[in-house]
Amino acid sequence: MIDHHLAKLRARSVLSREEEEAIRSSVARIEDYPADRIVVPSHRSLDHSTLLLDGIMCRSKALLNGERQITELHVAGDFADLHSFTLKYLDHEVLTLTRCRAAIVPHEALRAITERFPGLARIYWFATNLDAAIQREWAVSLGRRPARARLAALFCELQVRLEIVGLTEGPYFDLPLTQTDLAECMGLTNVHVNRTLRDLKQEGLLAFRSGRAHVIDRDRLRSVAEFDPAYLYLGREAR
Amino acid sequence: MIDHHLAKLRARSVLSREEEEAIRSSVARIEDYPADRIVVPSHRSLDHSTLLLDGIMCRSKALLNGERQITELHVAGDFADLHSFTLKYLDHEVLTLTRCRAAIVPHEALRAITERFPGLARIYWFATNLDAAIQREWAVSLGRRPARARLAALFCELQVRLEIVGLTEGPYFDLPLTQTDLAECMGLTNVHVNRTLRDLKQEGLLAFRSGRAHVIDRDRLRSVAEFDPAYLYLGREAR
DNA sequence: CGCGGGGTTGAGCGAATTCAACGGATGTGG
DNA sequence: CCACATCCGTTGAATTCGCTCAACCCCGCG
Repeated sequence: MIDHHLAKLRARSVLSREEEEAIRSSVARIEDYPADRIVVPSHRSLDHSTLLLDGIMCRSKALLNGERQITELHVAGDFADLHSFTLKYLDHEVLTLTRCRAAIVPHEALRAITERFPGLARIYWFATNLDAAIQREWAVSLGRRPARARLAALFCELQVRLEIVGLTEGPYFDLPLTQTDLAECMGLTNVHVNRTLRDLKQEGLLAFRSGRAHVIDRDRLRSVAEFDPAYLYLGREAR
Repeated sequence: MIDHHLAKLRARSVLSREEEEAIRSSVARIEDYPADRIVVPSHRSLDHSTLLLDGIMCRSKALLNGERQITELHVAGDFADLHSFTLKYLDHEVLTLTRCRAAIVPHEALRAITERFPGLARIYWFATNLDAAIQREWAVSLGRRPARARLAALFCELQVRLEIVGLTEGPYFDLPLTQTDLAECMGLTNVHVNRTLRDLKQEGLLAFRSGRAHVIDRDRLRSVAEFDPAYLYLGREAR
């Protein structure tokens, strides 16, 4: 059920038997959502967090002209809004980009397990800081990388994040997003994403078609993106 | 000494006498730094966090060609690297943009006070989530706002953040940054920042000269930026 | 007095956008 | 089963916002 989540935590921390059990028992219920559904509205008081089990969600902020910026993608195993535990309401929306299944974890349960297990408190605090690290790397893409490198960086990141939770098959992984979704992540237009993906394919770096990605040449793709996975905090990177 | 910090915390939470005392006693020492000094190197194991008392620091990530993206600015009262408490090392550098004074808080002291005072744990967890919220708003600027709105949003944010800690004088505040610093925050070139600031001044919105900002027309500046301070979590915004 | 950092301005360029059209796939209702 | 609508992807042409390159200014400072 929440195995993807446990895999994600175990990729960065040691988890005791009791802690694992506490996490399992904190799930109040399971929810299903269709694609393009707002899961967590912005500026609304919240009393639970949403642990994504299957599908892809995102955090997004809208502008008045209808454009929006996606600030992070969430895959199976991620809490989409763990930060609502301390923030009480969110400054952005959380919405589904595909059909999704999620576990609902009441803030009351989070409070209980983080007080009983200080180690879990640290682990979940860490998890929200990891989200922030991902957002920083996206800021680098948005602010300084040309379109090619932006998309390259995004696919490099997703490959690693999906690999951790066992959702890649070698260089292939499912990513059922539209080109417009990718554009809203990386601050581009869908038209330019289309052309840039064509270029990346022609160069033999990356193929993305009908919701499936193929990292053809990982080393060169990473080089284009200047991708360094240290920001994903998988351990052993501190010097 | 750390009054700016206490003011920042009190703008979002209630702080007991004992908690305040615990915070005060967690400071190990005070450090001074010249401008353009790396305070926290990236990818290096850390055992303390840095509470900025005076001056301006930033978080920045460098690219191979020498360009860099500043992902957040820090002012008096901010922890520049509180997230290092859980992350152990950072994916970015923290450096001074001006001369700075800072309080060094050992992670050991943070561990002690957050275990003794669960409320402080929540407050500091919140603080790192607030940093993430600021980074999200910057992502919106970087990805979707044109240069004018980017700079407008930045100055709107800084006015609020400085006001909280008592560092504004009405519509005026000191911001001893260069136009190149602003460019590195907002993903622009110093040349374009220069022209955009000129435009903002000519429109009677904002004047920025020799390290001092004057928000001439706050309402119109906020309107240009589509600035909504809710993301700064000053309370009473949840609906 | 020369030097360097920061600011300012102009000219030309280029990456990405806008606008528009079209194709393929999918779904739906008559 | 076909007509039609919709969504997503694709491509071309024209445009534009911001960049690059370069020159010059001002001012504080050694």
